Amino acid sequence: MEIERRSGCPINLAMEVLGDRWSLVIIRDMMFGNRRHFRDLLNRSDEGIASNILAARLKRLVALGLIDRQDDPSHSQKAIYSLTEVAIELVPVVAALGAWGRRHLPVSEDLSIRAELLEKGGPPMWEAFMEDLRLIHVEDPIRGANGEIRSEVLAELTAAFLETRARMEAGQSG
Amino acid sequence: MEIERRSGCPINLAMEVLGDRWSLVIIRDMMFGNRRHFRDLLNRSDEGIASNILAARLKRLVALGLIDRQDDPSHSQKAIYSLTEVAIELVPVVAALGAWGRRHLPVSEDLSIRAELLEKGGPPMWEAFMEDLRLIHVEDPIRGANGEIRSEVLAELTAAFLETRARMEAGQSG
DNA sequence: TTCAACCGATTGCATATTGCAACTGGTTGT
DNA sequence: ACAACCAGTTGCAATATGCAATCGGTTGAA
Repeated sequence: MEIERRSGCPINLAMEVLGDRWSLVIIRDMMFGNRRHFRDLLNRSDEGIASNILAARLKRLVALGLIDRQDDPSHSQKAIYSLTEVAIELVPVVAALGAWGRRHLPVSEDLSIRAELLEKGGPPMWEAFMEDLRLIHVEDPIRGANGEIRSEVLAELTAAFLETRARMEAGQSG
Repeated sequence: MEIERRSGCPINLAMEVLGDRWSLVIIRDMMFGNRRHFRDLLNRSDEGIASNILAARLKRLVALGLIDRQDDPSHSQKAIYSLTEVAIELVPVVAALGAWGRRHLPVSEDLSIRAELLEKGGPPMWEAFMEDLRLIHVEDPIRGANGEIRSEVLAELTAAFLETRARMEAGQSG
């Protein structure tokens, strides 16, 4: 797949690759939720992506080199999707965009706690996160997809998210 | 104008606001090229935006609070578009996205020199740039639109861009 | 006073993308 | 045998985009 290349400006080219409503949302789910299968991305999507759009986006992101697709050896019909180095290096972009969104858009507390931690952690945390993502997605995608590779950063982010959500639910009912 | 709010996730909400092929490109032109009039954005666009799309995007960005529109006192038909604080705080996002694009996409040298300098300058340079943008867009948008307010950062970025382009043209013909 | 250049858009029309719901052919575990 | 699950695909309506021509008005110079 080729992009249109309306100009050689990096911002323009980035928007030609990521400038739609879904691509970065899918990458976010793979990155922070470790969603690695089609059905996982489809059914556990907070935003309710449609299956045809998910299929089209995955195909496009594979063609553009942001995502790899391989067969899952545990099930002849399953495919494992993994972030490539190109997509892993979007971590600083996602961190900056999350910080901006958290400040200026109507976010919910549970879904924005990870953005808050990522902003506070700064570049050292981003680097550590990217290093973990390389282990989980590039070096051993199969064990990574199975949740068998431990990431300190991911564990911290996920724990904070679950705690916040639990606290919100407790507050709502009590 | 309201966004759809498919979820309260900051990344999702950011993509609902900026997730199209043109919005961030327009903001980039206002930010780095100080393009403040409709015709200016239309005719000096490297990517060749269509007039109806530009009109629709400007209207939408005004409604979302990323851009202000005011009459130009020097010409009864002219309008001045200015970045608001919300859009000015996209500078770190643009810097991160530019750095990523420069590394992984087929950029041209002249159009990516500013992304390179912005990456090297890091957060201190971004803060200085944002401070200048506040003077040019928020505090005195009319003199700002006329190029009467000096920005050290913008001058440095623009000089580097022009030098690179001049060098490329010289190399091409000689 | 005429007139060309310029002002921010709008219109009409063809094509491309998106969203929704139902469905496909096949695999797996019970 | 069979229900649940697998990665998608199909048909169709609604929306968004792209292109070219055009709008009514303003400005500055001859």
